[in-house]
Amino acid sequence: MRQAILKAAERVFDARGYAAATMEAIAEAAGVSKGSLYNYFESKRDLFHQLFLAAVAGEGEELQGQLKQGLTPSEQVEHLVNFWFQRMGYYRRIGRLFLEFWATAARGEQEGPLAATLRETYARHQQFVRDIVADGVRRGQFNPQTDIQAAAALILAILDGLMVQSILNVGVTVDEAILSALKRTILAGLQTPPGPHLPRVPQ
Amino acid sequence: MRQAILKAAERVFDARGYAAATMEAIAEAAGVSKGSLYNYFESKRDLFHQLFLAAVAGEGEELQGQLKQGLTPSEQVEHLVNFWFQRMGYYRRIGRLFLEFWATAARGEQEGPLAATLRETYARHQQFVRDIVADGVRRGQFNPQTDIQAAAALILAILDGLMVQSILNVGVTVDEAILSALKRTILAGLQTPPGPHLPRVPQ
Amino acid sequence: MRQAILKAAERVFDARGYAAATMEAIAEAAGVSKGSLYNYFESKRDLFHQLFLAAVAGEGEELQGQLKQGLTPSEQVEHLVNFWFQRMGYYRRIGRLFLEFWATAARGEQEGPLAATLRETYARHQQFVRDIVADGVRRGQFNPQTDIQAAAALILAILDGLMVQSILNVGVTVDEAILSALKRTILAGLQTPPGPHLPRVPQ
Amino acid sequence: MRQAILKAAERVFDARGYAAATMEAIAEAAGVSKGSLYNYFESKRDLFHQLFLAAVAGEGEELQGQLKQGLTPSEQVEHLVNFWFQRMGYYRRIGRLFLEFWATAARGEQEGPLAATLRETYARHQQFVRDIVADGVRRGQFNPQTDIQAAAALILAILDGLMVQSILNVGVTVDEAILSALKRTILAGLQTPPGPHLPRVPQ
DNA sequence: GATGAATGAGCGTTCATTCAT
DNA sequence: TATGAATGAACGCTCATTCAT
Repeated sequence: MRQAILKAAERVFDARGYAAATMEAIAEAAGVSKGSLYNYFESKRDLFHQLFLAAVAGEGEELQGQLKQGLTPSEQVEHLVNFWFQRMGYYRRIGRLFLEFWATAARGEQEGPLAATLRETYARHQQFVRDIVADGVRRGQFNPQTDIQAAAALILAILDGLMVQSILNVGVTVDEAILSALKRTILAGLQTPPGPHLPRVPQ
Repeated sequence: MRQAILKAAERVFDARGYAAATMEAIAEAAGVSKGSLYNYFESKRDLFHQLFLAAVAGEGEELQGQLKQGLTPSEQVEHLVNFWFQRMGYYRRIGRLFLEFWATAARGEQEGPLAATLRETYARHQQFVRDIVADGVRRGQFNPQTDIQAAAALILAILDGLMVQSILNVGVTVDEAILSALKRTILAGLQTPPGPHLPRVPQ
Repeated sequence: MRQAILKAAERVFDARGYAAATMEAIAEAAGVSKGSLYNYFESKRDLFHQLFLAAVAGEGEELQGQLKQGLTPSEQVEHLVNFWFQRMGYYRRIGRLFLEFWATAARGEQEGPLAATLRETYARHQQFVRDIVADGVRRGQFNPQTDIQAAAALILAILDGLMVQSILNVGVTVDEAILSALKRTILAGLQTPPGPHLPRVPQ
Repeated sequence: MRQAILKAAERVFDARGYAAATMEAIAEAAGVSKGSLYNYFESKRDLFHQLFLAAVAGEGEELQGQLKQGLTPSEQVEHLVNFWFQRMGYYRRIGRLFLEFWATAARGEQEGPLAATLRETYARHQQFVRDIVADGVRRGQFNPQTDIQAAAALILAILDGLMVQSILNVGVTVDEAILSALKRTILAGLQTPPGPHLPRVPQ
């Protein structure tokens, strides 16, 4: 029943937004009584939080599993992007919800566990990408002067940005063309020497 | 007085979020009565919408003004990034509000004019970046096989992603190091031939 | 098990008050399930009622037993007071509950059996005191013109009033000093001729 | 309007008790909307508290005014009793409410301002009675060995007890007979030497 | 235009009670 | 008999909006 409620909550929250979603609507969507909601979740906010937790649960393991398989760093980057792309379909479904979650969490510590969960999730993602970049640098495949922290932040920023565009449905479809440009851009960034970053192309 | 209300609304909305912000709090912050709000804005939602409109108004002109000054495409990209960086301070202040706005707007057509405003704004940004990229390609500075649409989307995605990271305060500070990596990455992506995008670095 | 529930209910009702006490808290305190409560008591109200019944049960017999032992009326009054004093410790524990019970019962007939139980209990107390006073008058120890009904009401009023003060914790500790003044006052009232009730003390 | 709400609240609270009284019922009884209640009172509890405050307001002054008029201590006691008797009619109306208030307040400090208000009110009453008794002792009209604190507590206990009986409607009507016995008893208690408190009446 | 008292629909949450197991 | 998940009616409270002044 907990699962049924989570499913229903995902639909209702996503369709209406956190504030506009009512516990009654969620209960109705789940086919249970309003009171039953509180047998499984402490409050509306808790339900929202659990929803996020369920969504990111396993994501880390899934990521780890996919990548640590004797790939070269460049291939790992490619896999990372592919993985993200593949999740995009799912994120498109609940992405608005995440956006709202973020906006809520960004409200600061006063929001309690939500903000913490967000930061933990983000930190895990960052660590993951940092590992890939550091590996590439160590193995001499990426530019040795790469600022690992900055590079990881940038890569995540690109991926997040694309997800946001996709979610917001602002006219951008994340297709193969973009994916390809994305991979090339990331790798170019990692492999290009930081030197004079405007290499003159013969005009 | 309209201005005073908008200023106050910006503060209150940002501090509490759309749903938690009350018309009373806004009225109090603006130093007017609750009833007066309705002499200038039709509803809470309208006030929110006008706020967004005011925030993005002039942004386009500002952007245009800064860039069309005989710069090379590469320099234009640099300027674009600098401009974004510079706005980041402002966005950090009202960014959460934008995030919430987006989440709301993403709810679709039912939200009425907000979604339309968001899409228009985004389209303008995209057009602007496309122009720069197209110019670079035309002038032979960027790779001639560049998918202009994809490249523009990617660049905006990076910028948006960084803004989101900055807003969410997830541990990333957008500093000179990131800025530098950002410029190099974008330009590298625009200048690297799409060919075999995994040039072997001698190991 | 019924006993365990009553014990637990006494604690919970007293600690939180009737309305704030929940069946769940009582069940937990009793170490049984919520549903089991309803195997022994029809409803929350019934449980409350049975609790009161159990508290006053035997009180009458106890009182009777203590007093009918060839004491003089004055001694009987003393014993009555002592008995009350001695019960005060117990009443302090569940007194708030009684107060609430009274307030509820005083709501009138709509409350059903509670009001009846209260009145019966009170009538028994009154009868008991009346017997003592009547005995004292008959035996010539108390003023022959004593209004027995009024005297009994007065004595009970004093005892109840002290209990209320004690329960309410208004800064009065019912100690030996008060007890002594209490006995003297009651007896003085019973023994003083009703005549000019302002005997001039030489000034 | 505040007054209308207080009036209505007095009726509804008294008729149903604190917990069973609903804000909706109070609003309806006052002929206003539910929301309006909250323009004048912060919460249901606050409304209840203000009701008590309004009831005891002026009581102290009224008492003072009535008594400090060159009366002898005995006459002052008589006046005190008469004053109480006279208020009884009013108390009978809202007495159940007071009882409930007390029961609630007795729940302790957690109840916040209610408990404090009760204690303050009680302390004022006690001080008032103590003054009368002390005055009587000083002027030699009452027994010089009187324990003033105990005597005052006792007098208040009697008055409170009678009020409770009256409120609870337990079959006692506080009439002239009781009033007379009451005055005689109190004065007898104050004037009788504490010595052997069982003076033998010739049998 | 400016006010703010009044409104009332609506929400999150509680909890006594039921009943299938 | 014992359980505890499920129920659903009911409540306190909020707040966007209105409108008489």
